[in-house]
Amino acid sequence: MNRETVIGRLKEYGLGITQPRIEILSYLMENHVHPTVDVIYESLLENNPGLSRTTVYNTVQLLTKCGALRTLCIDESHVNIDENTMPHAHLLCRECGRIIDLPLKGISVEKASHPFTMDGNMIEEVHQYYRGLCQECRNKQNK
Amino acid sequence: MNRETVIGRLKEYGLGITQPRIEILSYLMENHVHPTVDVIYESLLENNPGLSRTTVYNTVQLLTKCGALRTLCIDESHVNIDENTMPHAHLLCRECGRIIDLPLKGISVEKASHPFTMDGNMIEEVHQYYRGLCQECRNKQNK
DNA sequence: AAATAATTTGGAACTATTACAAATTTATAC
DNA sequence: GTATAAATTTGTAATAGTTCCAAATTATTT
Ligand SMILES: [Mn+2]
Ligand SMILES: [Mn+2]
Ligand SMILES: [Zn+2]
Ligand SMILES: [Zn+2]
Repeated sequence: MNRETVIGRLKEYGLGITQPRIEILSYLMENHVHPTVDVIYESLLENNPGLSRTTVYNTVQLLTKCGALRTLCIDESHVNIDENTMPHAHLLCRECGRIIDLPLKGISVEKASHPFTMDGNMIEEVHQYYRGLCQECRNKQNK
Repeated sequence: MNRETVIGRLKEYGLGITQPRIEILSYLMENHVHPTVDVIYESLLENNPGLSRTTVYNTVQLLTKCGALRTLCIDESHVNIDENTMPHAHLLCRECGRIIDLPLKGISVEKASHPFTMDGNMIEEVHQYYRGLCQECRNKQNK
């Protein structure tokens, strides 16, 4: 991912420009795979010896807080990071473990993008996820 | 909750009848509050000295596996237990921390109750949750 | 009641995440 | 560009939810 693009993104959110932040955001913008913090850390470690796991945690938290990322709560053992902040649904495949993007159901993307009221409650975040078997794994099993 | 009813429920699922299981399931059938394992444990401890936290974990896992309970993944720091196995949505209020039941959106309860296919994927569990402010907390804030 | 099987217990282990103080890097002022 | 101040990173320790496991207990079968 273009270094200038990533720096621009950090500036958009009024964040300081640092090497670890560039690396982490860069990774997320290139790899759309809902990685865990540890996956990000291990992946970056090769080219960034000395990177701290804590920095990845801090940075992910920072980027989430300012709305540049979303954290997914699907697998109870850990959080997954999503760089796509447009509202959408997810499928966690019990076979391959992947988290696959799916369209939102029953609510428009526009509506889900901003707070709205529902039965007197103020809804600020919409999350939809499924568990099951992804198409690929289904095909493999039926072979 | 009637002891016989609870024992009946355990038998339905082909599970052994034991004191801890009766206590735990009983608690869940009376208190519809999406408790954490720790809340269940602490609540039961008063009248059940010697109860082990591990037993609560084991029992919740067992009951979930056989479909008598659902575990919710909304708050990333812990799991919440839901005794209501009918598919429905949830709101986690950022103010009071409660998890409130809401109707499912965009998919019927009947359809969500059994596996179905969607874009070639096999969907086995449907989860919908929101984060925001519950009605009560909104009213308090506007006072 | 004895034997067997299932369950519970409690303490240790595991693991994702957070806290924190010292070291380093980045931004600002000159 | 250098000095200074501010922000960030690092590494280690602490925290907390959950799982593991072997010994003890309880439930079931004979
Ligand atoms: Mn996604
Ligand atoms: Mn519920
Ligand atoms: Zn799969
Ligand atoms: Zn509330």
